[in-house]
Amino acid sequence: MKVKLEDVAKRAEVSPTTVSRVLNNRGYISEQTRKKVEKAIEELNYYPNDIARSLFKKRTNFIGLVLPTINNPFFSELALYIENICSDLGYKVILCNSLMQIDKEKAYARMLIGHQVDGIIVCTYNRGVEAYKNPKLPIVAIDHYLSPTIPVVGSDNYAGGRMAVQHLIDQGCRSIIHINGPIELETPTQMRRKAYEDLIDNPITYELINLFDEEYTAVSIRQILKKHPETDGIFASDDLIAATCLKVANELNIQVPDQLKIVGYDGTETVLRLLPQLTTIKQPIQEIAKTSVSKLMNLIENPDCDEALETFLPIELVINETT
Amino acid sequence: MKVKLEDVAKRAEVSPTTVSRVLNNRGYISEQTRKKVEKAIEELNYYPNDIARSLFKKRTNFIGLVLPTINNPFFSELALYIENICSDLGYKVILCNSLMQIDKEKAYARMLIGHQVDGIIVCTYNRGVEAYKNPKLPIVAIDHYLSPTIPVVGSDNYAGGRMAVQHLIDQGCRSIIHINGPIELETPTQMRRKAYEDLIDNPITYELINLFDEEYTAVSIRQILKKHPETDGIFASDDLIAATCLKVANELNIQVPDQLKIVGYDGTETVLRLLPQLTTIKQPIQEIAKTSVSKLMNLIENPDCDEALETFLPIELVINETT
DNA sequence: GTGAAAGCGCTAACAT
DNA sequence: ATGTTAGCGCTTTCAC
Repeated sequence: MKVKLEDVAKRAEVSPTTVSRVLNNRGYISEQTRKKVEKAIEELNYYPNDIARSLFKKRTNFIGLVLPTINNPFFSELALYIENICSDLGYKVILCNSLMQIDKEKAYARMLIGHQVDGIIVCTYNRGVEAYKNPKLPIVAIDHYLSPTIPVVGSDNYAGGRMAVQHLIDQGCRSIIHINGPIELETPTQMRRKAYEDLIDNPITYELINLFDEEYTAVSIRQILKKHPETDGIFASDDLIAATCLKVANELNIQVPDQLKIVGYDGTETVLRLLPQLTTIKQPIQEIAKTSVSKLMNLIENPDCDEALETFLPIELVINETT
Repeated sequence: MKVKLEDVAKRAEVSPTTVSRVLNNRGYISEQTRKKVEKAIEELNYYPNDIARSLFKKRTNFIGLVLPTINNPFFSELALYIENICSDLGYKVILCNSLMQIDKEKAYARMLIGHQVDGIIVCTYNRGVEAYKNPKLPIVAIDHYLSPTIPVVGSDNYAGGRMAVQHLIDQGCRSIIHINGPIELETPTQMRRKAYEDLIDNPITYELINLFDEEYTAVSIRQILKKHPETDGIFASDDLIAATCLKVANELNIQVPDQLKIVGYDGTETVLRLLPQLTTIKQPIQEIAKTSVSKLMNLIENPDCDEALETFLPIELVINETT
């Protein structure tokens, strides 16, 4: 059997309450009693049971982190920062990879609620998860709209889009195309597309239905480049798409940046390390993490506080050899 | 207040026991009663409280996943698979980024034990975390030795190292150097180094003290290449190091693969997508995840079962343009 | 086939 | 400054 508070109490010859007091630094305890209790804890190698504590306190110090897949440089960098900040604040993070499947996401939502998480940070694109509609549950979304009352945090997608496209124009591109994810997703990242379309006279935007399948992405880009041989600039809505553009251009013997210039979006550490040639719009991932967590904590501490519904953080153009 | 089992019972006009029976499909319930209860659950939008359940059952269905940083293609791919498999088995994953700091890791261990996790998968390099010594707690390690009794899962590092070096030799390299992490880490990945040293007459092995600092890595590699201008082959112990080698070679106008050939290790999806030129040893990450989880589940179900202490899964050479 | 009652390990009134 | 007691929400013997 695991050693429990009662065992510590017996060994220290005090009541369970006293042990609890020592554990939580609450109320008055004489120095002597505290010593005795600490000694017993040490000797018995006692670890307080957080499950019992949570049951009583109705607070678990758990938060759920729901994302499409952690195996993606943007989400893994985000997750690192989020987890780190939470850990410093005494919160634990439950990782959920929805794989863009609505059923999985619903199951995760049920699980998180059942486990009494104190809040959820959601970075997925699935709408229609009823559980998120529960107004009692603190939720913050990153880069997409879940419901009218859930705060959204992200980068300034419109400014980022403009910056990317303007840079291509400044570099002399005349035929710029844009490659993005599914247009029906209700995410502020659609503003990247909007910026492109606002800046270009005859916009040519392509949608990749499945953002996480590289082979499909490569095939699509090959077709696009063959259909539009005049293309001399691509604004890709994320760095992975940009990387595939670069790869396909290499295969087709299109010289980058001489014949074709490419700008991506995200600017994660991983991408900048593996593909240092890539020009991209760098998101303030650490700031996004900080802001999301602090909003969530606010919502948890103060359920009916008014958090700003949308927060867009500044981006930065990182110029490298693909432009 | 949250709706609880008792509320459901009242509404369905049955006892709490009966509701519990319906919830858990245990014992005999008449079809009619079940219907009533299910209706009440539906109407009240009831979610069973897993915390209370766990307290009673002494099983939380939580596992801890401790890694240096999720913001790394190898660990994020591993984490994706591990989380997915666990989720299918009804287990939830608590993410812990130790950042290679022993204090953080100790704090995580305490936290995980306090939270009554059913088991832990550890992929970090820190020894001396006392909490892991608790023989009652099921633990599986990936790619390093934690204690004599904790099973280790990884790729066949020796075979992988041989394959990488032999490939360089076959491609005509005469001056092959090896770049690896700190030599004092007690991990089976040291076998990559051993394979290199077994195959090469005058081995030149460099240690990078901090594997997660790119700037330091780049500076070190620059020095190494300047000191050994005759180098025509590099076996890097992971793909991120290999990527930095490639970058530095580009800066120094060393032609890859003509003047210098590079082989990495890991072969993650992310690296192969962002840096498709890289020749590398591909680890069976999904198999590593499956094996680790299944060993852990075994240990959980059957605390004194004899799991094989070391499992090394087969690797594969992926030849691309850097060799 | 269903219910009453005890208890999982902890905390917080309330008493002393 | 310390102890007694009830109860967090659930499950499970043990009755009926």
